[in-house]
Amino acid sequence: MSSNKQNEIALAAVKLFEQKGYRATSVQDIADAVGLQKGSLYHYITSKEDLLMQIAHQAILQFNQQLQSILAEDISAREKLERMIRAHLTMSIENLETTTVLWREAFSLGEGPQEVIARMSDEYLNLVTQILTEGVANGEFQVAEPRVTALAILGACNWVYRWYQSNGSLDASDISSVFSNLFLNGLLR
Amino acid sequence: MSSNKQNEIALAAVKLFEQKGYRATSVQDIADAVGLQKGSLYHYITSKEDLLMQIAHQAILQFNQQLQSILAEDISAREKLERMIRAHLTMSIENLETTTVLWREAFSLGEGPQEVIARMSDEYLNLVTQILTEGVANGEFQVAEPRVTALAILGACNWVYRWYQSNGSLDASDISSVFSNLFLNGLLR
Amino acid sequence: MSSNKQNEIALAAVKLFEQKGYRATSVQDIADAVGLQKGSLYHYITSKEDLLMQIAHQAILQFNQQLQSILAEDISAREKLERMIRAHLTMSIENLETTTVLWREAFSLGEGPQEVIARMSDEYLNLVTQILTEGVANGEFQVAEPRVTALAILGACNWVYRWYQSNGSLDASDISSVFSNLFLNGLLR
Amino acid sequence: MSSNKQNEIALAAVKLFEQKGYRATSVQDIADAVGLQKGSLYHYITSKEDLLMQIAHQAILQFNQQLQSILAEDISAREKLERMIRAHLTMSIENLETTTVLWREAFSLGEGPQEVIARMSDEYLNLVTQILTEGVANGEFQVAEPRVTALAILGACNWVYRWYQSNGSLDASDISSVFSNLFLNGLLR
DNA sequence: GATGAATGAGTATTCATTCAT
DNA sequence: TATGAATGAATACTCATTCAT
Repeated sequence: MSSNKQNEIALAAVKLFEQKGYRATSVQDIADAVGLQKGSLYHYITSKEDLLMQIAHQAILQFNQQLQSILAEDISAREKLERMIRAHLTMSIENLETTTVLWREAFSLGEGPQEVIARMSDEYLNLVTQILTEGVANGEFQVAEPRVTALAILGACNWVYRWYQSNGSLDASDISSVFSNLFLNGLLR
Repeated sequence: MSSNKQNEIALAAVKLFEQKGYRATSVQDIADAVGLQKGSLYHYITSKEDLLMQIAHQAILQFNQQLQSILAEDISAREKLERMIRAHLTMSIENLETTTVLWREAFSLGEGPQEVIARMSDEYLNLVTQILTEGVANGEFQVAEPRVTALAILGACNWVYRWYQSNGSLDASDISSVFSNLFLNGLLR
Repeated sequence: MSSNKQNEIALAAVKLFEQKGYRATSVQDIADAVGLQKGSLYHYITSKEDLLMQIAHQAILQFNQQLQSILAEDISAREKLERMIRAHLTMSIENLETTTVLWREAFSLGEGPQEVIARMSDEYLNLVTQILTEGVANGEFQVAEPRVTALAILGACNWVYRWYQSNGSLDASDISSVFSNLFLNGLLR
Repeated sequence: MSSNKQNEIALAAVKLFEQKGYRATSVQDIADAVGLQKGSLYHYITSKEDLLMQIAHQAILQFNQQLQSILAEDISAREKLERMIRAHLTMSIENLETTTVLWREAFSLGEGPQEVIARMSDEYLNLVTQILTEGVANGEFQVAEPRVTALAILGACNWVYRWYQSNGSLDASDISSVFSNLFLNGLLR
């Protein structure tokens, strides 16, 4: 099956896109990384852009699926939010390269593909917003602007790819606790 | 004076970099935008990369200066944080193109310049962290991990360039209030 | 085999470099000469400079190898010098374009490559000097300054690319005889 | 008078042409060297090429004039040759930069100017040849091919710009003696 | 005399993609 | 499936020269 090679290519591409950026990565670079000739690569990929799209799409899809399964659970809004934050940060950090490519490089996609990613990101935002409105509805939360609040939470979580270092002292779980505490209780004593 | 033309060029570059991205913007595009021949542009700029650097550097500098003057004020930590958030969001939104270029395109800079920007961003992070530790010291705040908490706040604020739309219902001031409330009081009722 | 095309390119380059000079020859010129697109050329060459280097290096290498095999022979110093002059002039004239490029254009190389050529030319000079000192040692020659004398002989021989015309009345062999007679016997009756 | 500035420019150009080569020297480089703006330079020069032509022309002219005055003297052919060699080498070494530009860079001139230089060089060659035929006529020399022999002598002398180093142990006078001895007496004991 | 803005043609090199073998 | 030759458009940047002020 070619799926093996295809996967190998995608992995190599993610690593290169993360390191050098999508534009600065040449098809030659990817071919070198998997030990193929540039021409041979095109047996497995449609185009360099499509390769990026596959990576980004797969990434945002996993985020969405993960969050959907959390929303389906029968737990309090507070617990949903905590799990969302933990799951989001864990996935971001465990797949740091992919996440970096998703948030940093998807802008290099053409209009069409870019919009697909944007729509899925929006969907994700809606799910987070839903947790907040749920919490408001059942009296757990006080939120004046659920959508903007969701954007604040997401911004904080998504910014992680820019500063997280695997050699740092805090792991995904630690960071999740700090974030949850901040968003649930605030800074004020 | 050449400062006029130079400014015109920088403004055109910011606009183009924001719209198409740095890599996808050609020197020709910039020349066209200011009505000069490609070659003539080089009377005013050193290189395309340097142009980006000037833009990014100027942007992060303004953020830093603004925050420094807030820190110098004789007000509570809480008030400092509120002002920081308001100033940050206001500047981000009033100069949305520049801010977008700063956070999205600086990665395209070469190692040296990129590090300069990174160092200045770090400085900004330190200032925010300082507000938090100050608040902890005088009993205003409860913060377990000031640096990570600062990164959360900054992430939320910096993510704004990705979703803010000038035709939206909320302006910088509205968003600042939402953010401040979230970070100070948390979601829990 | 690509060696064919590569050779064709080198030959075309030599001809063009000789006619117009290295700087005045564009990559486009070379591409046109071999019937390729400018971009296609880069399958075969690393850079225009590298192409020049290959040509110059190959040329000086052949000079050196030729002289080394003469020095290895068990003949008198006088005969070595005569053979050296004959071999040098013959090679210069039979490969006049290459020799011209070697002596006239190698200066356009960057520091590193230029030094490589310089070192090999020096080696050649040393070999000629060796013939002279050998002749002095066994009483054949009288030479006060072997190195400067070698430089005089080499200068005379290398200057040939500047005046030799294939339609002239003298061939390489004739010129060799004249040179040998001059250097061995001098002008004085 | 502008002749001052004009001279300053020519001197700066010679130095730069010698160091970097004519093609690699920009008009900007020359302007910088004399503390003028690029545009201002054109009050003093016609074109970059003309500047090179002036330098080369002046140089070859001096060689010719010098040799002509030697030929006019009432001395033996042998002495004429010795003086020619001494004068040629002295001028070459005392004006090493100019001489280098003459022999190395004149090829970059356009067809017309290049031919002017070539014709003057030819004239020089003729004068040297004349010394030889004179020496043959009065029984001082034995020369089968005066023109080729003259080319050998000139080649040896002109090659000097390629190897002479001012920090070497031999000065122009020393080298002249070695050359004269070689050409007059030959190597053979 | 001096400036510096403007030109416009020119340069080497890169690169994603195609396709015959 | 794999190759590698070929494309052709694109790219940032340079430079000698002109000219209005």
